[in-house]
Amino acid sequence: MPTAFKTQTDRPARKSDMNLFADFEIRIKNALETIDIVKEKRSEVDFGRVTVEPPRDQSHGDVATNAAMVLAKPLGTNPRALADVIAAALRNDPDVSEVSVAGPGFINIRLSTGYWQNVLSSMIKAGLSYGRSTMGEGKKANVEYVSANPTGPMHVGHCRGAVVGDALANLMDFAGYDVTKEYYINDAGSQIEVLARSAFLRYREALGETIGQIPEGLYPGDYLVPVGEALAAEYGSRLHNMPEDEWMPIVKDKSIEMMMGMIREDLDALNVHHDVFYSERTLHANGAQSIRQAINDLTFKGHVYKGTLPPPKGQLPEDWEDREQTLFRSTEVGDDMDRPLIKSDGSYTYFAADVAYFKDKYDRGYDEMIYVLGADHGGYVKRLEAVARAVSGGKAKLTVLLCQLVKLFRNGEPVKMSKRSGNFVTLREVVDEVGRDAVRFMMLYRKNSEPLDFDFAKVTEQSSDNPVFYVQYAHARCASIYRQAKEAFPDLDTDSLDLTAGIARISDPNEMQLVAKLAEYPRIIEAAAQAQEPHRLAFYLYDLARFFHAHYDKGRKTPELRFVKDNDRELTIARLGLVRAVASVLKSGLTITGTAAPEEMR
RNA sequence: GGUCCCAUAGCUCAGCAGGAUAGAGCGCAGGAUUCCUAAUCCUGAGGCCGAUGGUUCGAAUCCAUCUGGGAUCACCA
Repeated sequence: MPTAFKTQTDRPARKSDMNLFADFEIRIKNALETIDIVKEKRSEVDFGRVTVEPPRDQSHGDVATNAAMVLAKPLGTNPRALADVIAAALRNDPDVSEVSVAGPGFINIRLSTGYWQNVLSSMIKAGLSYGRSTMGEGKKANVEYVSANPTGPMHVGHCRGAVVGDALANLMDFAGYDVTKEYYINDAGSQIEVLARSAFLRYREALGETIGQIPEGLYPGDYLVPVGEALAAEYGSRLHNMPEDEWMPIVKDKSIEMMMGMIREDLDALNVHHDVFYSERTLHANGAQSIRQAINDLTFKGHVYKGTLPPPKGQLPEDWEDREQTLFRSTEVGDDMDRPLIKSDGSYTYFAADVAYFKDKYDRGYDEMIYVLGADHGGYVKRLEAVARAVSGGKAKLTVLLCQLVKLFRNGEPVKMSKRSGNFVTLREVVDEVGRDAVRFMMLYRKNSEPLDFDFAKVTEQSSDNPVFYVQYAHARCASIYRQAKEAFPDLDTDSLDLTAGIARISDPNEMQLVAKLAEYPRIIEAAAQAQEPHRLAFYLYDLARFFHAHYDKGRKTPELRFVKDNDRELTIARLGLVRAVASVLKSGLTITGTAAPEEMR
């Protein structure tokens, strides 16, 4: 993950009061302050490296800290000895039932049953807002993703960025950022002219002309047929009699409008919804006022000059000419090469528009700007970072998230795609075939820096192979338990019932394990949001579902552990509270990933 | 050639700002259903964390070099 403008050391304090690890981080640091040798050398030691986390193995305890190992050296003692002292201090905490020192100096803390019951109780009370954090401090964040060219339907390659960007935005929102989901429409430039010409051909077709084969260089896809028909219906043969420079803007507008309509439908099918659609054309409007202003701004700050670029390395393009042009001195702000702002025909480069676009975002007051791009745009990262530095004077926080490419397979065979021939797999086809939830979760069930093989056969035929169903099934099971409870106790009103009243009955170690897993949720949310890695949430949900399924299954062999106890109303209610907590976290997480939390699956 | 990403079990991947005996799914071998949905669970086999150096109490994790794979490389968008 690029971290160009983040200092690694300023780690925001964890703000969720429901994050018990954050809670214990404070308690442990307080305990440290009471220790004599710490007090003696207080000014020399830094608690920054002290971490508090769940132990690798639950048998070690509930909370573990490396405090002794990190602090032993600056305090001039050895880790084990220091650990013993810290452990003694921690034993004073009434919520701590056991403290042990293990391995090289780990301090393992086991929490009292009462503490866990309180945790569970607060989870139930918080419901779907459990895990919500104020870590983002309401900072304005702009997540730009998809931004597919409006020249045709979205293809499967757009899928990953769409899902990752959308989930990340949801995640950051949940973690306390003020998030805007944004789509940059590349509706200026030569590919739009090509689009308009292609649509014009379809228009002539709609008027009854035989157009034959679509000429090389135009878009051949059928999806432009409706555009031609719409133009014919609206304008009759009038456009046909106009010179190109007259029909061109009309056809452009109509084409872009209809293509964006199509793209929005595709996005909707994937459950992706943007707040802002930002048009590149607006930057070029009024004599490219925005772009000129942006360039003026850069010029004023001394980042623009006229000069020549060295010829490209490797194979020299046919039409390469060594000429003077207007350049952005991006090398001074971290780029490998200075970048042209004005083309040989006098118009602005795509990059120039991007400078203006960034400036616009910056002026709109975003603290953080995130670009979700495909790996094929990797070469663009340094350029964007350079823009951010130059425009904001180093103040803007810009992160580029690169999604590696998705390789499509069908029964183990790679699916060939050719954009030119119009022979490509559309996003819609994939969603229709394998389902929205399966697609989304699949895209999230991988680190975004890792390439992804997407096999239709694997995702559809063996649908249970897709982790989303496993997680959804866990949620459906929770609902099923409620249905079951209603059968056992027909008068039970599970909606208005206080599920926390009998919480003291939740004490079995198996149940506590489940509560402990649930208690990790706020921490996962904060860590995933901060690292901007939504896949962590997907893995957590799978993990939680696994714990739940396992616990559920214990009830088969050990009836005492079943959630619904016909002969014990109070215990059933208490356990329904636990089930409610599981269901809430599952639903909350699934919602962030943009997938459904079904009540039943059959 | 430059830049960026990746390399962990037979396969697909996690590994949480360096920590304890490196995990999961699939596949493989075996087992569980008169019982809250078996779309589930349990047990087992399976690893030189690509290679070599370095940093330190401690490295799959950080640094350097190398090997192998992917992306990208003026005026396109």
